[in-house]
Amino acid sequence: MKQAGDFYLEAAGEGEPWGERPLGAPEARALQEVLRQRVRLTPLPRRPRLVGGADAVCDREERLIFGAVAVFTYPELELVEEAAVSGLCPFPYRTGLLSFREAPILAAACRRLGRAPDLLLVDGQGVAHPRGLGLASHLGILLDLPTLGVAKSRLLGEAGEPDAAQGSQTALMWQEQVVGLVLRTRTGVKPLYLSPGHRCTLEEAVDLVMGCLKGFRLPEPLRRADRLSRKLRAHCRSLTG
DNA sequence: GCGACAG
DNA sequence: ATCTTGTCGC
Repeated sequence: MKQAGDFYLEAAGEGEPWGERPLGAPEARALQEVLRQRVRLTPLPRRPRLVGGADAVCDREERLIFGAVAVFTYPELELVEEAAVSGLCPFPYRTGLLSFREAPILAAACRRLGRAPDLLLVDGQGVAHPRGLGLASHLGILLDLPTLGVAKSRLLGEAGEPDAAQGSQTALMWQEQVVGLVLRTRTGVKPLYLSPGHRCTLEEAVDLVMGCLKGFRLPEPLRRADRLSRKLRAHCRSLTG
């Protein structure tokens, strides 16, 4: 059994969940339209005991990508385990197509976990996406895991500015629908953009994210995953040059 | 054509 | 996302 703090190097550039052939942007968008049919915004069966966070970073040349996941107990917020993997970057960044770049490496990292979390926070949008399939939703479908999108900025939609106080929130509207919410996780800092990914609802999102805070703007599972992915990138840099 | 645009 | 200097606040 791996211990918290360990991380792993592993080639994860092959076997993207959408197939062997490299996808073009039009094909990727078409695939999103198909996969969106599988998104289910149902409540969590119970209060989660394990909450994970998933984040990915690329190297400067956009050749490699590093994905990490960190799992904490909830609501105690004690680190249970974490995993990180590296791979070839499978897709360029394109607005609305982020999941084709990051979902494979994040899925690979999650599969290294000894136990799946009850909820996974993902650094990106859930259904607040042009085709209803942001990174959190796509990853949730791939892993069949409850996911919540926790983005640091807005992709689409309109929302009022939440009050400066911690916990203030406003609805994120798009096409006459509430697709997410804007949440002030710390007094006076830029708010986060939450939207359900898969097998979870917007209503439970606020309490869960607020319950994962430890005095910073980002919830702990995401902070930890961010740190770990960067740590793996630095490690791989030191091996190469 | 113009502006917007997760990471 | 990355690059990048100093700067402000705890």
